[in-house]
Amino acid sequence: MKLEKEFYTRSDVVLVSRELLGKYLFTRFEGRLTGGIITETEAYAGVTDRASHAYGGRRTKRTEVMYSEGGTAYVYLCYGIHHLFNIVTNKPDVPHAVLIRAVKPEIGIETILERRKQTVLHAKTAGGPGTVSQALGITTRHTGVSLLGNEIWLEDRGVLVMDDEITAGPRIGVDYAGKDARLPYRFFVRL
DNA sequence: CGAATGATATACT
DNA sequence: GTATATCATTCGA
Repeated sequence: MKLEKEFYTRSDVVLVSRELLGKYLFTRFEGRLTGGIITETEAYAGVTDRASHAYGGRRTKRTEVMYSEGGTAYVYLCYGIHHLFNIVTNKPDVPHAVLIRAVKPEIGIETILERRKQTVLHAKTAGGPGTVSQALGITTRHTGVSLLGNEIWLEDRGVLVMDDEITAGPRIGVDYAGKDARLPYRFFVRL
């Protein structure tokens, strides 16, 4: 079943981040359905988190969408090449978000491989935040899209992830964030 | 290991 | 308005 607004609007972004493991992420663009199981996430705790774009309450045209209500997509371009897909959580004006770092493709494999310019599925097909977006066809055009609509959404298909299957650790690529870089806000599960 | 690549934020004129 | 530094990364050698 599709995840409802109440899943996203809860106040603990770290908890939401952890619970996203094992959920399915789907996109449907131009009639092509693609999706897979989320296997890796990172939490970005808004104003108190130096690694977040919204640290200290910074509010710009780009980060504006992070101040939306939970259940909104935040997509932005990183390193000039990669589209990174995030899920906004919490209430309006609280700029929390979860970065989807890795997905295991399951639905629409052919479309995914075509987008990734690959012929066979391998570990790197959607094994990083940039490749996840590319595999599912997400670009910065989709920033601000509601996850309750029919373009991008999440589903719980009853996959149960045990606590002891989850590994928490420091986030990737945020060395500039000082001590916040070492917070255990990254979660992943081996499947 | 290192180059690629462009939007964005910030600091200027 | 223009300039420049900076990135929540990936891929190929």
